[in-house]
Amino acid sequence: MNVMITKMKGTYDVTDDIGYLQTIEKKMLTVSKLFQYKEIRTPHFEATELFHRGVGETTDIVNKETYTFTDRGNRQNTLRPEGTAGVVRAYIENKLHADPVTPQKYFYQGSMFRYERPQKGRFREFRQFGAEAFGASSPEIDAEIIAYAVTFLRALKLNDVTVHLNSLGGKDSKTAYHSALNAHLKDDIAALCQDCQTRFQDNPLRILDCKVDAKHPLVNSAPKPIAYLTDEDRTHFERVQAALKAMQISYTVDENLVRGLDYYTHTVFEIKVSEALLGRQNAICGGGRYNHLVETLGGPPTPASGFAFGIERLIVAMKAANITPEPDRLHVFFIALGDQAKLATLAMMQRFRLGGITCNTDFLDKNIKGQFKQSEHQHARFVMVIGDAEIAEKTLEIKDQHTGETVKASLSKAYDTVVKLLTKGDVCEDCDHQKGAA
RNA sequence: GCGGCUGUGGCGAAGAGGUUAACGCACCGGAUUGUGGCUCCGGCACUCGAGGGUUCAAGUCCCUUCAGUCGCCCCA
Repeated sequence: MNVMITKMKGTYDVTDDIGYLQTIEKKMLTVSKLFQYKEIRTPHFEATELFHRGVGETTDIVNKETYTFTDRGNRQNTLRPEGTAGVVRAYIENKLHADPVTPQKYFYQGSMFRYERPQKGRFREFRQFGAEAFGASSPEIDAEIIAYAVTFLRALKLNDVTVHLNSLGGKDSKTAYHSALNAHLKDDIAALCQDCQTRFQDNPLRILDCKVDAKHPLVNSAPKPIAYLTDEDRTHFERVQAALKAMQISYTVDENLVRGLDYYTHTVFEIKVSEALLGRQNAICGGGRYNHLVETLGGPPTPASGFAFGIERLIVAMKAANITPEPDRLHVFFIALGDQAKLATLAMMQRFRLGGITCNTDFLDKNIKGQFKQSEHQHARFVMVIGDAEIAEKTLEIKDQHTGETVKASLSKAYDTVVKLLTKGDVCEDCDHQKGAA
């Protein structure tokens, strides 16, 4: 045998877990429709410059986690590390701001790439489900974004979640806050951990949610962004909360919540599941308002708000919460004995399949025992044996593997009989089978 | 980028220098050429993540490397 080539570090093949992904995608589509967000698909790679300008030069994501390469035409490409920058680019490039429908609401789903050390719920190629609403500065759209995210989780039956909410304010509030924070920290910054000293230079906001210094008096006594909101920004934040209350979306204000990406303004939020479910990487969704990004990337001044879910973390959380996807059901397994019977079986299966009944048979010329074993492996609800005798008598037995009962039927009535048995039972509730389909 | 733990068949897992690498589950074949699921019999790792070293002898010791996992940084 030749030497096996294995998957790249931090990637994974979806095999047994495909049901989780399909369930998530299904709920994503139905909830997005309810909230009237349209799907948008953008490229997996973009000009490197897009992420430098969009996500921020100083962020770790851009600094040390991007997959960047020069193509044969000497262009600088980067595999997208997040979804917003690309969607914003597409929004501008396709002049979607000129569309009469306002605000423009989109969701996206797909792989993102970050070069980092894999751990629980974190991969180098990972998937996100995200949404963006362009062109509305109202607090109500922030609240809708949060409601959308929460409704999606509810559809997945993931209820043990907490919405953490905070506001950073607009430009004026942020400037005022930054100087206050700087003044508070600058004399005693040496008392904090090494990371915080670095953060003080790059991104002082992050000192607020440092885990090492969380209980340090200097951090605890640090001013909070909320205290520096202008009246207008404070009103915005209050209206977000009023809207959430009106929709009965529970949340907690977390004054220390800041976000890692540079572009956020005003409302920021994270949705976390309990650490018991996910470990330390327990944020499954992050988002907020970004009022200047569209402009930064060359579009017209456009307020926007959005969120992003980490699909892998969602799956880990679902498993931990004992949420299982709908099984893929096999209705009938045909056991064919002999060449003539095989042809008859193929004919029957085609009839059944066109009628919406899932079925399968043996393709390896196994003996009857082997075929019965396959029917078990495939969890078939019904087993039918077709051999010379059945063909001669034009009758067969339909064996219900759940109950062990057998029903006799003529070959020509077998389909109707199975449909009758299925629709009175519970098997078909999740396979979309309808009587007389196709 | 940094740290802890781990790496034996499809899966779980013995083995801690000495001939042919336990065992369980799963799987395959047969007893049983038309009805399986029980039982019995048989099969299933030229090889212990990879490479190198020590030794008469290495799955077992040493080094390197790769991968997985958990955590840090950061993020979803």
